[in-house]
Parts: sequence; structure tokens; C-alpha cells
Amino acid sequence: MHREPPSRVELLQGTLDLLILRTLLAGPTHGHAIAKHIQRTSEDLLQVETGSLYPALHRLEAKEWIAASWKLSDRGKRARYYRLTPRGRKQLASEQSKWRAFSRAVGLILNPVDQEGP
Amino acid sequence: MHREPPSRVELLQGTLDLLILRTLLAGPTHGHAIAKHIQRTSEDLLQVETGSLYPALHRLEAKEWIAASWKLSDRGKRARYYRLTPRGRKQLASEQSKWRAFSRAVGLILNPVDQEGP
DNA sequence: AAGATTCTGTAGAGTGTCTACTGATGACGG
DNA sequence: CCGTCATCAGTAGACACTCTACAGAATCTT
Repeated sequence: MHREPPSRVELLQGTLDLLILRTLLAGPTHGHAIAKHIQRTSEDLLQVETGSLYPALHRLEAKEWIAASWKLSDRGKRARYYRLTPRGRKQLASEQSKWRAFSRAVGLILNPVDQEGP
Repeated sequence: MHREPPSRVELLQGTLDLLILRTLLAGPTHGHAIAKHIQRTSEDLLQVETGSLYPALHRLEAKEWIAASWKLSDRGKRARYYRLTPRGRKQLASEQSKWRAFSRAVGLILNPVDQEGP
């Protein structure tokens, strides 16, 4: 069935890593909670599918930007808790500034400071 | 081989269409000029490679968001001039608002408003 | 006991950008 | 003239990442 009352937006490729790293800056959590956090914090605009989430987490772990260990979640289920590594913090800073540069650049195209209009 | 003095940023997937459509809003031009315009207007932050540009133009033409015709460029070379179609204008409006929603959503993650009221 | 919820995971399709290459034409200096 | 550079168009294939769709296991609810 189809339902997206808050009309969701698709993730642009490359932004998921940034969102995950930023989420983990607040402290270690498990994958499921990361997805919920992103959805809630973005006011339901963004939704991370599990088919994107888990491969992304494994990718980040392989690059040693995050590290993981099994624990029990609040609700008593086995869950894999991820935390930022020092390299992950650096990566986050880098991706954050890349994002800012990129969105500023797009802004320049969309609203050129040039003359325009009457 | 490393060289990017103005430290370029990679295009996020899905944004090229938006940039092309927005560029054509200022009037018809050819591919080469579109790429130059995007690079210049973004203060050299964005650079569109020809391997991305031309497939994108063909894609947009196939969807009838832009239309093309051969002409002579300012410098006397044969060039394919593209212009926005009415459907292209609608698409531009739609992609523009999607972009705004998305970048706002990312902003919410990066700089949470931090509620938790009373 | 059955079903919903939480939590993790994989396979494969689809999309779109990049690198690297080809090719044609006109302008210009030697 | 001839070579070289700039302009303009294009393709092939690699690569990366998100999505849909599916599966499995444990806990809580009814």
C-alpha cells in the first residue's frame, strides 16, 4: 500500500553516511534507533530503509569510522551498538563541511546573486 | 594525479538535472555553455564532466523536459541548443522544492533544534 | 497460540556520476 | 601550410549507493 502523508524525500546518494555519523555523535546506538532518529529529527521527511541502513553501517565499520559491539537494547533484544571512532569524528567533520559547500553551491545556482528579475 | 586547487565537490546523484533545468531557465544554450555556467556560478565548486553532462541532456530530452536544435555557437561551431519545455518548467519547480525540503531535512539532522520542552 | 514489534540482515535492480576515450571543426602562430 | 589549442559533442564501462522485497529470530501482547 501507499502512504506518505508527510510526502517523503529520497536520500541523495552519499548523504546517508553523514546522517549516520552525525547521529552517533550524540552517543552510541543501534541501527534501528539510528533510522528512527533520522526520521524523527527530520520531521518525517527522511526515511532510511533497512536495505540502505545496514550496508551503510557495515561500510562505515569496514572503514573504521565506527565500531560495534553486541548489547541488549532497552526493550531487551540483542542489538548491535555502534559508536564513533576518532577517525569517524574526523570524517564527520569533513563530510559536514563538504555538505555545507555543496548546498551553498547549489544555492548559488538556484538563486544567483547576479542581477535577475525586474 | 591530484589537482583541485579550489577543492571541488562531487555532485550528489540527482542534482544535475536540477542544475541543468535551472540554467536553461535563463534562456536556451548548448551543453558546453551549461557546464561552464554551472562551474562559474558555483564559484568553481561544482564541475560537470562531459560523461555526466551529455547523458543527462539526452535523458532530459527523452523525458521532454527540454528540447533541442542545432545552431551555430558564438564562436562559429555547430552546437546543440537546448531550451526548457513547459513540462520542463513544471519539473524544475518540483525539483527545486524537493531540493529545499531535502536540504532543510539534512539541516535538521546536522543542527537539531533540540526540543524537550517543559 | 497467534500476531505484532523490534532488530538485523541479504539479493538484486535501478540510477546516475565519474574516468577515459574518440572525433570533428575553427582560430592562430610560426 | 601545418601543428596546436580551444570549442563542442558524444560513448563505454566502472563504480557507488539507495531502493524494493524478502527472510529470520527474539520478545511482548492479546
